[in-house]
Formats: sequence, C-alpha cells, structure tokens
Amino acid sequence: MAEVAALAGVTKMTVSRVLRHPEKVTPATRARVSEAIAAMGYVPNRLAGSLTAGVSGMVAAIVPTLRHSLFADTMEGLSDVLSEAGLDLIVSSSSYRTDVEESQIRSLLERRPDALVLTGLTHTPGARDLLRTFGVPVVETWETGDEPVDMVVGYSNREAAHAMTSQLLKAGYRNVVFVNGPSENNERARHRAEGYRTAMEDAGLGPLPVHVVRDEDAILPETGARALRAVRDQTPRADALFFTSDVFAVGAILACRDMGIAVPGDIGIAGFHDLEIGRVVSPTLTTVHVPALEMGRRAGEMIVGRLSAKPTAERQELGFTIIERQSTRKSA
Amino acid sequence: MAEVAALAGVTKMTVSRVLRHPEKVTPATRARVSEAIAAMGYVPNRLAGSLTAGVSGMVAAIVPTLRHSLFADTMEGLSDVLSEAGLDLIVSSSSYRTDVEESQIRSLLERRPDALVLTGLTHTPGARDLLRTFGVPVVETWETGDEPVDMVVGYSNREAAHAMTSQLLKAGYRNVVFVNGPSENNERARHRAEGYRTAMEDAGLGPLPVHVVRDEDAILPETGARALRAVRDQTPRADALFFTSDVFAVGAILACRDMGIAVPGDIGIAGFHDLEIGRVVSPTLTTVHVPALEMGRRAGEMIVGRLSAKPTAERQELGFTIIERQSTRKSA
DNA sequence: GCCTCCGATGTTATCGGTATCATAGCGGTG
DNA sequence: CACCGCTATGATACCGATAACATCGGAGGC
Repeated sequence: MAEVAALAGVTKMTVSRVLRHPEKVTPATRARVSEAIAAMGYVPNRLAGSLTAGVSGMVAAIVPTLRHSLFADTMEGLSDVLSEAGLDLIVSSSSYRTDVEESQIRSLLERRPDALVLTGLTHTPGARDLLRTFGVPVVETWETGDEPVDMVVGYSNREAAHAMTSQLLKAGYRNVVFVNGPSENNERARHRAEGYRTAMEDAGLGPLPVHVVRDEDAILPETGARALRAVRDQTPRADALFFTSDVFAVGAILACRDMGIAVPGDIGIAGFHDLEIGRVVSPTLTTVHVPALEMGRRAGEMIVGRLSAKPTAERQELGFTIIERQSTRKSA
Repeated sequence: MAEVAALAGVTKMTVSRVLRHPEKVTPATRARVSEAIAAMGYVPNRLAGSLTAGVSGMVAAIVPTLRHSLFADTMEGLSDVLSEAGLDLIVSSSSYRTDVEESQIRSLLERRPDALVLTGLTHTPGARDLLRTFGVPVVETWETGDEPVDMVVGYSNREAAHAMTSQLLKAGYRNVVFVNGPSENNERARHRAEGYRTAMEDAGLGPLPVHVVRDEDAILPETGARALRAVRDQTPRADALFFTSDVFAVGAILACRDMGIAVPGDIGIAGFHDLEIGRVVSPTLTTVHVPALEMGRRAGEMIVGRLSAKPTAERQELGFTIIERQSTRKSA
C-alpha cells in the first residue's frame, strides 16, 4: 500500500480512503490512485484491515456434512445472500459430532467471524458458554426451540414427524414404525421421534418401538434396506415405515422391490427431506419437504440485518410440507 | 493477550509461545499461562497472528454451485483433509460464470488464503493474470489439461465422454445424440462434446448434432425431459441419448415412461456423474462415475504438501468409471 | 569456585491497514 | 481585504499478534 501511495504521490491514508470511502477523495486524486493500484496489481490485505476495523467480513458455518445435498443446499442459500452483502463464508463439517463442533467453534472464533451459523440446537455446554461469553451473533438452523443461543431459523421437526405419521394413519396404515438416526446429540432426530409417538397416541394407538440405525451406518440406501429387514423381523405387523431420511426410505423401496413386497400395497414407505431421489424412485416417495435452501437464505438475511442494525425477525419458523406420493397411496 | 499475560505474570511473548510453541516454555509457566487463558476465556485473534506470520491458515475454494452434490462432495473431501491440517475453508459459488469467478478470486485474495481451489481450467484472462502475479498456490479440479495455472487434479472429460459413447455403440446403439450444457465458459462441457464426436468418428459414424440446453434452464430433471422431446423432434432417428448430467438423464427416463417409450428397448439413455438418483430410478441409469470426493481430498493433500514443502504430485489424473446399468442394456 | 554455554523469558520492531485528529488550502462573506 | 469554515490530505497511534534479537540465571566442566 505504501508503494502504491508513493507511486500516486500521496500517503497510505489517501489510498485507504480511495478504497473504502471514495467519496471523500477528489476525483483527480482518486483517478491517480486507482491508476497506481491497477498498475501495480495491488490487492489490499483484509487481514490487516479487519484487524483495525474490528469486523472481519466473514461468517463461519458448521454443518454435519456437505454430502447428500441437505446442508449443502442451506450453505448455497446462505452463501448467496452473504456474498451479495460482501461477506465471505467459512464452512466446516462436524460429522454430526457435538464435540467436534465445539472445537470447530473455538477455532473459528479465532478468526473473529462477524457471525456464526450452526446446524441444530444441540451443542456441548462448553460451546454454549463460549458463544455466550463471546457475544458473536449466532444463527441456529434446521430446528426451532425455546432456548436458542441467539437467532434461529428452522421448522418444527416434531410437528413435521407428527404430520407425516398422521398422514400415514389417514392413508389407512395402522402399524407405523419410525426409523430414526442416532439421537443423543441431535435434537432433530429426538423431536421427530417425539412427533411420531404423539401422533400415534393422538390416534389412540400405541407407538411401536422406534428402530434406530447404528451410528456406524453411513447415510446410504443400503442402511435403509437393512433397517427394513430388521423391522420386518422384529415387528412383523408393521404395515408402514417412516424413515428419518429419504436416503434410507429409497433404499427400503428398492429392497422391497427385490423382496417382492408391494409398496404401497403390502407396506407403506415415507421419508424425510424431499431429496431428488424420492422423486425418481418408483413408486415415488412420500416425504416431508424441508426448506433447506430457504433456511440458508434467511440465516443470511438475519445476519446481514443484525450487522447493519436493521430490524429483522430473529426467530423464524418456516413451514414444512407433506408431499404425498405413490409410496403411501394404499388404495392405489 | 496482554491481560492474560498480566494475570499469569509474564509477557505477551510468553503467552504467544505457550500457544504456538509450547515446547519452548517451562512446564510450570506453561501451566500458569494455560490457567490464565482458561480463566479469562481468552481466544487468540488469528487475524492479527496471520498478519505477522504471513500465512493465514485459510484455503479458498470456488465452485459453480453447492447444489446437486457434485461439487459439494468435492468440498467435503477438501474440507476433511484441510481441517486435519488445521486449515480452514472459505467457499464461494460462481454460478458457472467466469466473470463472477474472477471477481471472487480478487476478493478472496484480499484475505491472503494460503491456497486457492478452482473448478475447471477455464478462467478469464484477468483471473489467470491475477493468480500468476500473486503467486498463490492454485489447484484446478474436475478436469485435466495442458496449461494449468499451477496444480491440477481431475479426470479427462474428453476420454470419459468418449468411453461412454463407445459403450453405447458397443451396446448396439447407432444414432447417439449427446445432450450438453452451455460450453462457452466450461471446458468440461466442451471436452465431453469432443469426446463424443471422436468416438462417433472412430466408429465410422457421423456425429449427430449436439443438443445444448439453454443457459437459463436450471439443472433439473424437467430440463432433461424437454431435451428428450426436442431431440426426438429434431433427430427422429436418435436411438440413444447421452446426457452431460444424471439429473437430465433421469428426467428423460421419467419422460420416456410417461410417453410410453421403452428404455433401453426403444432408446438408450446414459448420464454423467453417478449421482444417487441414477441408482434408484427404473430402469437404473448407465453413467460415468467421477471421483468427486476424491478430487477434493487430493486437492487438499496437494495443498498441504505444498505448504509443508513435502514432495507431492502436483498433477494428478484420476480415473473415471463407466457404470453400465439397465438404461442401456439394449438386449435386456 | 570460576567461566562458558544454553535454555527461558523479555524487549523491540513490524506486519498492513484505519481511526482520529491536525493542518493546509480554498472559496465565500460583509 | 481579513476572517471564517469547510474540505482534502497528512501525521500519528494503534489494532493484536509474532520474529528476531537481547538478557538473565543456572547447570556443567575444569
């Protein structure tokens, strides 16, 4: 910067002004400085800038994974909004582990992000402490709840699972089994299980044991196929399976096809997330659409709003949508 | 940091050493300092650290999009390797536009990333200049070619398309039409078209006109369905369609089902990328598997290798795999 | 017991910007 | 024509850390 200044015959301060507050510099000087910048191929150093300015222009986000286009969609939405506001996005994946999340939060805070976007509401106590004492704006996504760290944008996994279960019952299934992922560190899984149970109870039915896929099982169709076989073993009267992810549900549909089980006739199958695979499998998959991209966008808007001190809703519950497709049309 | 130092009864320098070179500090002092750090909830400021140290500990990546789990998988692989090495990842999406890419490169360079990961080999002249004069390590991904800016990890889109076209011909199809995306700013699309053409010529057949979906068309199954109808209109003798993406191919398969066209009997359909949708659609989709995750990993390893001055291959051509499934088993 | 050497810690300068206040130069006013 | 006030630019200090060199004290060798 000093060299640019020398070349333009001004001081660093004027160069700095040309870059940050061009209106405060005479058009003539501004032109000379711009020319010098271009001639030298000068690229300002924001590390230094952020250090004095006190804002870094970065937002950090932690997602469980970028695969399967769940959270990746959220990141795309977030990135879109942030980049319009001139903010950059740092992403890390926690592999669904809250202890990893905590250490990532710690490490990301060292970069002084202007805000943090987290997935879910479940964090280690250490992480919550850290966030609170640090006072950085935080947006939690993918769930809504009572005790957010700061801002939230999500939908109710409980209600979504409740609605889907009710839908299955309405379609004529009685013995609906919910197939869940591990829920210790994942309130989304836990809330879905609760939604399932209350829906069963609301219908005067006893909930059946929730089948939980093991932690080691990857998010793959085969895992769903295995779950299907296990459930038919353990709960032979099951006439519908509601999976916590379309990936599993689709695996189950394919397994049914192989095993000669009619879907939706013999057994109904529903998923969660509304991934593309559910639209193209046959029979097409009944599922819950979740606003993945939109949550990212909203999170971005909340952050931009907060940083510019514009009034913005800091707690947004977005809707989900039950999408009924062939896999649960019992009558069909 | 000064406060921590005061509390521990040492100077900032010692605190800094405890954090960066703990082995250079007496265990006793180290313990006292660590205690002070914990007591104050002190989180070091890497903006400042990077400023002096000259390395930022960040890697920036630009992908066309995070949707559809193509490049998101690459980012997941990259992020895995980088985080193990203590590097953070900044991501932006360019929406498949090289002009956007250039301005993102410029803006990202202001953060002084230790390396840059780009998608593809096509960049604006301005971008190439910038990268060269800046001298930051660069990894280009998703294609291999002769004039990389710096390092490359990819596979040959030309050969992949050639292999798939040959496969279709071997399966007994004759009039193979390639359905491509816009190729002006995308050498992957261009090379695939070339691979298709030479494969046709190698078989002694005249290539048929490549159908190009419009720029405005989103990457959605419907776009593939539309392309199918257009090709059947314009090239009625087409007996196989090779799509540049599984998303389009799957849309075409579904459209065929609706229109009563038998796949693979009346028409063969092949895709590209090996997405999950191709595995679950019926008939299952013949496609090219590309090493999306692995390219990310390798890119990460190259960067880590370069930064630690460890000898690492700086030019890696990974393989693709033709996956033959039902949609092109003409005899079946 | 004295000297040397080495390891632990401190001092100083600097990284590349920007906030803040100072100053100079200008036009407008009565 | 002297004075005022405003605007464009400069000088200085500082953001929070670290590299490089200086210093101090104790262990080991003779």
